Amino acid sequence: MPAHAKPPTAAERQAERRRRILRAGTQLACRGGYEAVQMREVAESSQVALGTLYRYFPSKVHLLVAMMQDQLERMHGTLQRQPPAGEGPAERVAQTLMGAFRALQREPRLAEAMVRALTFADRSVSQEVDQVTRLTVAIILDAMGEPEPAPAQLSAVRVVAHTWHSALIAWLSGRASIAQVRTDVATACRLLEPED
Amino acid sequence: MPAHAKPPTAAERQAERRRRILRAGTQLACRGGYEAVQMREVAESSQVALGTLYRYFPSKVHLLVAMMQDQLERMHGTLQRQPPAGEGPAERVAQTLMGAFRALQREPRLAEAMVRALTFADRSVSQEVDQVTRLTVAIILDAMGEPEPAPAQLSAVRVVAHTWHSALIAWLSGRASIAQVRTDVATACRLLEPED
DNA sequence: CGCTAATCTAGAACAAGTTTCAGACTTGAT
DNA sequence: ATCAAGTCTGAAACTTGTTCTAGATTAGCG
Repeated sequence: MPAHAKPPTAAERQAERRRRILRAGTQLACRGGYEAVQMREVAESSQVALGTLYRYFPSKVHLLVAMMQDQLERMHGTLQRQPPAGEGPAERVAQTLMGAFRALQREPRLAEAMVRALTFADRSVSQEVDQVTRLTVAIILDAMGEPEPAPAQLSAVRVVAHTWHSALIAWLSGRASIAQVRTDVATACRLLEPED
Repeated sequence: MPAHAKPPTAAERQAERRRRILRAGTQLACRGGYEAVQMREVAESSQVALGTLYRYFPSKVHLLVAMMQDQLERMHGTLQRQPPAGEGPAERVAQTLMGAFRALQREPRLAEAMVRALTFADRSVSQEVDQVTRLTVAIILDAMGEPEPAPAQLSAVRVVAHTWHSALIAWLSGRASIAQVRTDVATACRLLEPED
């Protein structure tokens, strides 16, 4: 190897490990969903000892929620570069969420793994879950184009976020059709119109 | 024992076993929530072999979802005897759901166990989860006093149900206050007003 | 350099959900 | 009454998330 390739610092190697773990988890989830993300496999596949994996992510749920954070951040970035073009806030948000839904549809097992972890998470993960909630709310507020929402609007945004998550779960479990997801998201988005 | 006490038939003994299992599961859940409902303990506490428990409920999630069905049916019965008295459908539904919320608050660990199982359930439980969804929808429709809802109304009802479940989870995980639950349920219920 | 604390590894061990098995006990049909 | 099928029991075994241990490696620092 070339001599000028400076050896990576410890922090770099740790960041690299973290990335490898997230990637391995994502690949396993893409293949077989929640149950296929087995900690031993994640460890082996990311070339890290089991104990190290648990140092980085204190539980399987933590790992999967971190994966979801990752995905949402990526999605948020993409959306900020391509803001939705729609009539009012309701339509823009509905468009955005259905776009996100289509993106998740491409890897349904991955989506299943992440969303199930998210709703299964107990108090020990509440901080990370909260972060995911905030990201979702941020995405919706961006789509609305509302920099300073009133409390009543924030409540409406939360309802939309709840609806999106629940509809996603129902679809992933085969209990709702895509049409139903679209309908319910659109229904919830009606709350975002500033009519009252 | 008195001679006239006829011996219970097989079906009766099975129904009795099922009841015992549900009761044992409920007691354990009341004490320690989801993780305290351990299948071995449930089996021992309901005087049934582990294999028998698994014959009645093929998984822990099935058991907990059945417990939720049980609770909802009871609640539905109670509500039908005491219909809510409110202005419009939105207010009546909001009242009803907040009443249900208060009922669940009395046994927060039980609620946590049941709701977490509900959202964690995978496809193998979809039939039972669907039944819970239908019960929730039925409760909401009853509160609305709407015997023949239009499709658009059904979508609004689903949004309300989603919101209620999600808000409940958020509260149980310590990520939302009761005030926030109340606000969000009320917000979602606005969709039930037949204004458009 | 040499020390100390932190990190990583390999692997065993533990916990709880789930499955399996052999045997005993019903039940229902013939 | 008897046979076949189904059910229940007790216990062991298996799986996978999680924890623990002992030793090797590394990083930061005087």
